[in-house]
Amino acid sequence: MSPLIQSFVLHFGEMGSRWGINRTVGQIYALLYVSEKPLNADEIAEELAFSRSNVSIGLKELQAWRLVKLQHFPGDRREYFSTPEDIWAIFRLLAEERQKREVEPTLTMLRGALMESPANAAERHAQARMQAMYDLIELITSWFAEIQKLDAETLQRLMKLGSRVQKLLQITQSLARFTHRDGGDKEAKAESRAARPDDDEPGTGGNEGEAR
Amino acid sequence: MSPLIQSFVLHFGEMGSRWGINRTVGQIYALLYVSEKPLNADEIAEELAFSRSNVSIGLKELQAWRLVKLQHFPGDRREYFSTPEDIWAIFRLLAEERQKREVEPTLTMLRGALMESPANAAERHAQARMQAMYDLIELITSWFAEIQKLDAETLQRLMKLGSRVQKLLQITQSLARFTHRDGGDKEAKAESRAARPDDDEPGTGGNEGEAR
DNA sequence: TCAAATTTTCAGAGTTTTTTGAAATTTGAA
DNA sequence: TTCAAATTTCAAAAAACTCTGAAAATTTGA
Repeated sequence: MSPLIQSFVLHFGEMGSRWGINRTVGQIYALLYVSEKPLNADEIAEELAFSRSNVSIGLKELQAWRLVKLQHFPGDRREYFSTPEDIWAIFRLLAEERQKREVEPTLTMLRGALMESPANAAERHAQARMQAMYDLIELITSWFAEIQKLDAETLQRLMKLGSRVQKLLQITQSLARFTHRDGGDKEAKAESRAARPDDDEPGTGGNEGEAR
Repeated sequence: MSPLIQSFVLHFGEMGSRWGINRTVGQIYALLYVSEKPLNADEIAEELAFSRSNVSIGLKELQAWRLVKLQHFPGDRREYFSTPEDIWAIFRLLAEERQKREVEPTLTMLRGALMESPANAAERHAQARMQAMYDLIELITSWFAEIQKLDAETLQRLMKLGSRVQKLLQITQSLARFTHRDGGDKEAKAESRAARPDDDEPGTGGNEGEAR
């Protein structure tokens, strides 16, 4: 393998470990990502000097993550693997899987904990903290899901806009205020409060957030 | 420890492993997060039934991530640890550290690989793929950095807006088009191209993106 | 149906990471 | 400066994870 590709592959092997993905899986994915054509398991094992069985397990894992596409060629019984060509599609896939595997279970656990009635001050405080975490995760992930719906072009434009989006928001706010006198201001206040759940006075009676 | 807090702590221990953070560190952080008051190392070791030395190592790691605050109480030599109260601040800290530890090194590796002149078709293709990845990471992280500059309230408003932001963008676009006839359209086209770098025709001569 | 090609499984060897207890070091007050 | 409290270091035990080779299972075409 050329040093160019090798350094890429090795880097993703290392990075994989930091992300709870093992080295083999990281390297296989990196190799497929830069490969010109789909590869079969033997080719991967050969290139990366891993045992055939290790590659088999790695590919299964990648399939479970929906990160590789499987295809066949006429007159060849072996399975060939490749990655999606559109890197946005890859990013989306990764985000969806992490949502399913990490975010959802966390939200479920938090919901469960928030259902309990607190037995003492410590539990009351813990629940307030959990509510803040729940709200943040909910906000970010549902926003992210919304954003995903946008077509690539709009998304691109939004990103290029960066923090200048603030100006845009100010415009709508003025517009809203103009249209129906007080509505805008009221809403802004309520949201600002939700954003920083820790300005709860401690000992006030915890778990004040909306029940879920 | 109450079952309520226990389930939270155990969950974060598990989740930690999936994120390349070890169980001890995950549990310590979770405990500090829900704790009413700062805790010292002995209290943590006691609550979580870890050895004192393990807690010491875990706390060092959390300090390296800037995720815990250290404080002292008068007349007590021990160090007490707590997490920031504002969960947005925690989120920001985490994002900054991951940027530094994972994103930056990846960008550096990619830049290095993109500097090389490709020796053959395979390398040319690999570089085109790496360029696409580089562009995506750059776009997302620089946008994220921009967004971070917004105050909590604006950010909140943006998130609540969700995909309705599209309408807002359409307004600015029409405005731009109105103000100086063709400018808006041209820009939109260029951006759309950058957004999906894989519509590069393969074999055209790779590495077409702007050199970095 | 068979048999060749291919993929998957799995026990166990190998490796890495985590955790511990004991010892060493650091710290702050007297 | 000394001393005891507090923290850190470190070698090694324990646990977790990775990887392999051999064998089993599956698939496909004749």
